[in-house]
Amino acid sequence: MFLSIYKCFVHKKYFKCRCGLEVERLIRNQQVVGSNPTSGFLNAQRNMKMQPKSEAKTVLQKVNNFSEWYNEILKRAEILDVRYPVKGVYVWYPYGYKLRNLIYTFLRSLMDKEHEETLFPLLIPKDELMKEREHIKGFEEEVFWITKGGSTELDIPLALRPTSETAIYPVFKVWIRSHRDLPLRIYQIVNTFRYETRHTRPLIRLREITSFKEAHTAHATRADAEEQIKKAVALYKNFFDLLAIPYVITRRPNWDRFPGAEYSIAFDTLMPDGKTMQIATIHLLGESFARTFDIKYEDKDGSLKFVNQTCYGISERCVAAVISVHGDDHGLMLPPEVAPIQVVIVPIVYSSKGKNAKVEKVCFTAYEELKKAGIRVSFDDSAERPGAKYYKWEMRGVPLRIEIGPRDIRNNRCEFIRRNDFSKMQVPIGDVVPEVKRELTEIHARIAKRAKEAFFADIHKNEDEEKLEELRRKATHGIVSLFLCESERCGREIEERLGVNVLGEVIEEDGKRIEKRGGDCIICSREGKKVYIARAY
RNA sequence: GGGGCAGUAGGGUAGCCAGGUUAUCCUCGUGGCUUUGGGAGCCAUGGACCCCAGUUCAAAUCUGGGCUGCCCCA
Repeated sequence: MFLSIYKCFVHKKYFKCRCGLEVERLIRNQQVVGSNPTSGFLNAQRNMKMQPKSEAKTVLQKVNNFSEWYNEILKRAEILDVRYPVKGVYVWYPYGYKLRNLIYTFLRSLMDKEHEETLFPLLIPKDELMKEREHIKGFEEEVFWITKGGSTELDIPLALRPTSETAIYPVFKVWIRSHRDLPLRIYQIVNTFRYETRHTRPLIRLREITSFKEAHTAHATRADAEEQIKKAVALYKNFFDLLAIPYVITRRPNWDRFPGAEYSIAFDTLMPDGKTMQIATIHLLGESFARTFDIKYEDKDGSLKFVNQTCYGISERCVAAVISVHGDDHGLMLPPEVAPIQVVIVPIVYSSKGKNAKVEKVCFTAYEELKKAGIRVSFDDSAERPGAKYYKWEMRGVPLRIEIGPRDIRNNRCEFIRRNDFSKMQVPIGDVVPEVKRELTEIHARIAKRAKEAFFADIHKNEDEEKLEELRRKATHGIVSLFLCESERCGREIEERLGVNVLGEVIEEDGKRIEKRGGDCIICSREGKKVYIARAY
């Protein structure tokens, strides 16, 4: 067969031609091209025309675009590098890790008031992990196993901790002998592993949770353990208030509690797509683990008793929450307390020599004073132009920017720009330190206020027993409260009919105790309790 | 758990259906000159077809498997 080569003016490519048939095909393709938006031709056109000058120059829409926004922010603000070639595990960039550490430093300072930090091993022998039946049932499909050392099969397979109860409690058995050893309150911040089969998401659903803060306590009596639960709730409220993350607190339904716990309490926040995300859990373990691991103490009267236990945890989802709840189209918006850089100074310099030195000197003086005052400040004297710097530091969520240029120097002042609302103000050079401190406090308050208002606008009370369809609509973007009995059947039914999750029984509303706790179950009309429902991560 | 789509320089993409040229464009990196109150310009230069098999004279392109990622539904 004779083959000749034609260049297609559309595809700019050479094609074989068999007896002229190929030419027909090309003509046909031109027609098809016009009607097919996914064709290469149109893509090529779009690529040339609509390609923004720089992807990094576009602001990023957050509303109705959360998934993409979230992934882009993690990359552009240098929080996580998602390119590590193992599913569900990621690399913290230096900037992201600084943010993570500031958040956890605060968490640590809260914990240290009444807990002692420890570190237990990553590896858990199979027989210990399997001891508590209910507990392991909740995890067994998610455990990573080490079965070999080199080429030698291990006698006892070792689990990578999915959580540390079974690593810690055998040691509690040894540590605890007398009532004088109680209460015992420890915590650790460690990585844990879960073989997630569902889609993994950076910081949200991970195979390696890198920053699991887990606390474990043992008490003489049940009342003491319940008291500890209250303290833990207060501690976590304190923590999320500092991050300006709004939350609801619920007691999880019985069928959804931590495996091995008597009951579980959880904090949930709302993500921008209207789904809730669990950001903290608190569990009353009672005596169940104590019986399994034989953790007993000798009471004052000489009798041997099982301890009562609690455990509670927070993971790097708290970082995800800070990013998601506060961020906007310009990038991160960090609460000043946890911002790796609280203030950035951008010099406005001209090449018309002479003025540069003056501007830089004033900038540097301000930088030194702020640093001395304990502010995390950065002086960006890089070669970029000022505008480029603004966008860069906005993306990274720096709460306050100070601009100093020749104009300001003439007037002996500088300019403050808030990250949260881009508002500007003039400040005398001499007042920089006190003004920065005042502004940072103010910025925190405003960020918190905005987050709280948005959050509570999406919580819908259903006191009037609306139609299910109406509830379904509300629950697709937000949290709905309604009355539900405690049976799993009714819970599952409402979940199925509305396409939601039952978060659990409402413990408090707007930070206050709720007035009306009871009502008729929306499914079976028996006595029910007020619960929150929502679509959940 | 079910379904769909994708993997081409550091990032984003075109090319793939219909195998064959020196793999396109933007961004980015490096060196240089000029710039600087909201993402600067010019010149030079650097960098890629996910992995393993198969089909073929020839594979980024076709087939199978793997790995990785994204979206939708439950």
